[in-house]
Amino acid sequence: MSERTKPANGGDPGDLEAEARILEAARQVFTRHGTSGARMQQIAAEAGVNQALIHYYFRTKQQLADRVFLEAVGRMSRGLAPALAAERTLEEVILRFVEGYIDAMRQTPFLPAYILSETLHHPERLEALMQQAMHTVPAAVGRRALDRVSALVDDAVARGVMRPLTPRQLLVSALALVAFPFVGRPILMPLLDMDEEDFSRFLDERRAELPGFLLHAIRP
Amino acid sequence: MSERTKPANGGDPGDLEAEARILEAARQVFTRHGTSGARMQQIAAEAGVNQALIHYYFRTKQQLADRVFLEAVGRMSRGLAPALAAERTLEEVILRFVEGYIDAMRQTPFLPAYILSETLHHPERLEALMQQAMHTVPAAVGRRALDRVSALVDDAVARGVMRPLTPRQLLVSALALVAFPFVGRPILMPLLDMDEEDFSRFLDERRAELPGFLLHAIRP
DNA sequence: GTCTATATGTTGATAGAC
DNA sequence: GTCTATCAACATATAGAC
Repeated sequence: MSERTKPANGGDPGDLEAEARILEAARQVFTRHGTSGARMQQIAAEAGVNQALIHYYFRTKQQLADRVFLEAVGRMSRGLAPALAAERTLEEVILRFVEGYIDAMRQTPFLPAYILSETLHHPERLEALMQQAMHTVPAAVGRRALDRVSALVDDAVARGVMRPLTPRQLLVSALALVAFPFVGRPILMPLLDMDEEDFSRFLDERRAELPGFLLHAIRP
Repeated sequence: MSERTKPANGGDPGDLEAEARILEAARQVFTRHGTSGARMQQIAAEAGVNQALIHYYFRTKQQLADRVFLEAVGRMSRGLAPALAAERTLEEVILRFVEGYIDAMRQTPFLPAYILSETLHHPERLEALMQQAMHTVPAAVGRRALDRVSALVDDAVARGVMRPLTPRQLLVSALALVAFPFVGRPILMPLLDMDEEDFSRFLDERRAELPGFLLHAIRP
């Protein structure tokens, strides 16, 4: 058989294949320490393999980092896009947006801060991604999102449930309100003296309050 | 004279003393690349000195990085604290808060993202800072800020200009609305297709719209 | 105070056995 | 596919002349 040989898993914990274990470990380490702060040795250790095997599967650190970053942006986009995609009124979109994003990011609470940090340190990666991947990534985000919001705003204003606000500002505000708790999590938790459990309750609270907060903010 | 000898400035551009030039260069490089991504060589080059001189003044990279981070947190706090400190109504505090923070961060637009990134990668630094520096830093931020907001909310609710919202949520929301444009700047600019000038106009727009947005959001 | 070497330690990456 | 051993390249830090 010329099939790609499946691993004998000659090693350690977890019954995932080595490649998958490496990728998962890479997610953890890159997310916590950033691309330049991450160490191949630590990834190897957490994956239960040795450094050489990482290079066998992913060639270079840079390629592995790019892979992790790309996946992260994808997951983030998939957390944001659905609410905007569906044909709904602004009120419904807001509700979906808040609940959808918070529910999605709860799974991977460091993701937003990681993406932000990487974008700060390596802006060229995002730019490259924006050009090439206008379709790969559910990049309804971006200008298309702005168009969508503009249309929703026009409709809501016409229906008299909203005062005329700049769509761009509204988009950023909505994004800010849902994303900031995650983006700022490493600061907010110690600052507001929260542990994991407190933070989780904080998110519940927010998920419930935020739609009303936003609706009040935009009504005439 | 036993005075500390002043430098002959035997070098390069800028008429600042070497120590100050190094510190300024360090701010630039650490802010853009993060502590682990920053290279002492680059700092030396941008300061117009050689690597050895950096160690002469700041001993180790870690110490220099700590110094830059500490200053950054200080500047950030000074951008946030004034609005909360003054004795005012919630409405006035909101106005001051929005205008004060946006005006302050305009000077150093990468600062919030840098602080966030560092806090993500080195949470221990912030924790250390929180304990020891409860007074060094204008750390009215934190629990004291929360108490302040609670009092303002109680008053506003009693006056009938606000519906009862969780103070913690309001604090995070207000922070989110002003900080996110800066924190997310590396993402927002390419995403919304803005250049420096566009971003500046965006901030003007926001500075004008945000107080009203927040006041609408909290009213009964 | 500031420079030119240079020592020292990491780290990403490869070679080659199994 | 997976491992051990090792290389080559940097990056931080120090020594010592001026």
